[in-house]
Amino acid sequence: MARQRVLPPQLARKIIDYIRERGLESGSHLAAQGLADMFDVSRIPVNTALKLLEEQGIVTSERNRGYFLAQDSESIAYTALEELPQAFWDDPLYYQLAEDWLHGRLSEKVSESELMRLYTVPRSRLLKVLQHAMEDMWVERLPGHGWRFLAVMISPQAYVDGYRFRMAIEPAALLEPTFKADKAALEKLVEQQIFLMKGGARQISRNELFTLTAGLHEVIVGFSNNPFFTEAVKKVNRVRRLLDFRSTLNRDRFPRQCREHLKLIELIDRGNMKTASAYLKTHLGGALNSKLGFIAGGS
Amino acid sequence: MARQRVLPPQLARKIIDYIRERGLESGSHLAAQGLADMFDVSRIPVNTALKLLEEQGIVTSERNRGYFLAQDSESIAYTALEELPQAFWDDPLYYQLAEDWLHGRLSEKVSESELMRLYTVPRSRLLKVLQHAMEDMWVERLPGHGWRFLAVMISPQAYVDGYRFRMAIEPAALLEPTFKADKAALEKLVEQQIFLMKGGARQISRNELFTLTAGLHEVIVGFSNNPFFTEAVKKVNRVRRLLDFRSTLNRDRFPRQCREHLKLIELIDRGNMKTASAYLKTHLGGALNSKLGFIAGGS
DNA sequence: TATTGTATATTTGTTTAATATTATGCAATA
DNA sequence: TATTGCATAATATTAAACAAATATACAATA
Repeated sequence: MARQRVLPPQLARKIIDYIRERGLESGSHLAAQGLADMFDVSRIPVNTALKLLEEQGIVTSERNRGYFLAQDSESIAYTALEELPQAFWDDPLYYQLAEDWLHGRLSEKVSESELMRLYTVPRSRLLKVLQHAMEDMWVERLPGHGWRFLAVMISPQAYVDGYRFRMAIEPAALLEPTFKADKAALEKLVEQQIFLMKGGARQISRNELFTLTAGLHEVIVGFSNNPFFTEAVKKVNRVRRLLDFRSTLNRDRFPRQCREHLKLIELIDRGNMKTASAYLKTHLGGALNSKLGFIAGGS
Repeated sequence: MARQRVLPPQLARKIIDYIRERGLESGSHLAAQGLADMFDVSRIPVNTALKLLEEQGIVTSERNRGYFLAQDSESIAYTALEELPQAFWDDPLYYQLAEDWLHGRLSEKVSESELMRLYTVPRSRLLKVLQHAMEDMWVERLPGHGWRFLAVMISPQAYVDGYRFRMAIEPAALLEPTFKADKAALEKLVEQQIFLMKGGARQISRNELFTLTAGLHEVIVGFSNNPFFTEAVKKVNRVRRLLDFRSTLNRDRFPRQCREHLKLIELIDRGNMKTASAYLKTHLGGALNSKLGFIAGGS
């Protein structure tokens, strides 16, 4: 049985990111060897990824010379990423399972076999999804046979809990003695926020949108150089992605959110950490309040 | 091939815990059905667990009547738990892998097959251990083949990072609006601390000791009713268990630590949350400082 | 009436073998 | 001299089959 190619699509996305970050121009040589080293893989999957990009017209190939960028980095459509085969962590089964559980179409306790029959998926795929859901705290293994769905992480209260948790750790991360902001990374964040503010928020998919905004917080917390903080924020964001998937997205809140993000970045850039920390806490509190007002969105 | 029995030993431990919590007396009937319902399994593994306890002389069985406690709960030796077959999460391979990596006996990047050959274990067991190590943030999957060991979580800095993280979330958990202390659980914690203070800290194994002290913090944070806080603390503690495994344990610090824990419990019991939160932060800061003074221990 | 004992059914962990994917070494090329 | 192209080797995923553990149903017992 053919097994789903998962690595090349992922690499294709990484390559596009890399091209954008470097702002490469049309005609730039994309050395397979260099990319392979950069992404900790061999040239084989890199070449497969480049072939995918060639199909999209983003790169061209020349015999014995390799691949070359076919257009300037700015002109690569933001939708290009979505044309690529989905990577695993976006397995639709994950979301379908969550939906079915929420709508009472599944009993609290289920066996793996039941789920396999219900969705007619191989065990391997189901187990990955269940594992993922377990990490996201809405499914747990029973000690013996079977799994149990938990309501807690899919309830509206989970929104609040997530924000309360972020309000505890994100501002604290800014005050860590090991905190050190990377200027280049900050600059990149500024560019992204400006892009979103200038209408980009209406162009890209909600999934990409979430990735960008959640990514901002992850990058900033990452500056703390404390992996406990970084991983904790990533975990909250995985759950938030699930919750957001279910709510309608109010893109009108974005301009204000972007302004607040830019202000935050400025404070961090100046090294004004106490102020930045307090500002971040207020920012999160405000986002929580607008969520509570049943206005969906993200921060 | 025989698969290792993992559930019955786990259940045996849970049954002993249950007996201790209820303070059951010799002769009490241990209904297999009730235990099965309580632990979300069927009677089969419960009966196997009870047979294990019978071999230890902790329970006796009567034809057609089931199992009965053979001694008062207080007289069950604390070492009884250690006689039982180890549950999986204590797989020695996990610690051996960590040791070997720390001592430079493994290269940074390894393939699963290499490790399988090196330790001559089946892939299933290896994968569980690697998965575990990945959750504990000292191993990561490479995008293609192989795994990479990370130095960061095994370095001395990880101690500090862990405490800094706990100082951010544990005091905050006490201030959550959803915080609600369970009187019975608090009372149980008090008993445990008194037991430890009165010399118990010298009787039980270091593993049990760690479980008790870490458990105290997990229970208290659990009162926040916010699963993000609870899970985050559990995660830090898993890493701490690994770090503690390598250091010598200074049991002399325990009396003071227990006094501080009792004070903290008292403040929580009184509902004096602001003071309790501040006290907890100081307590953690003090524990961090004594760690930094290369005095091993736990809090 | 709840619990145990026992037989039967179901589920899941494990292993094996097949196969797609990834890694590597070396000659050819720019 | 670094990179590509290609052949070979190593690796890891998958499915299928088997066996052990767990769940369930029902009669027997206290």
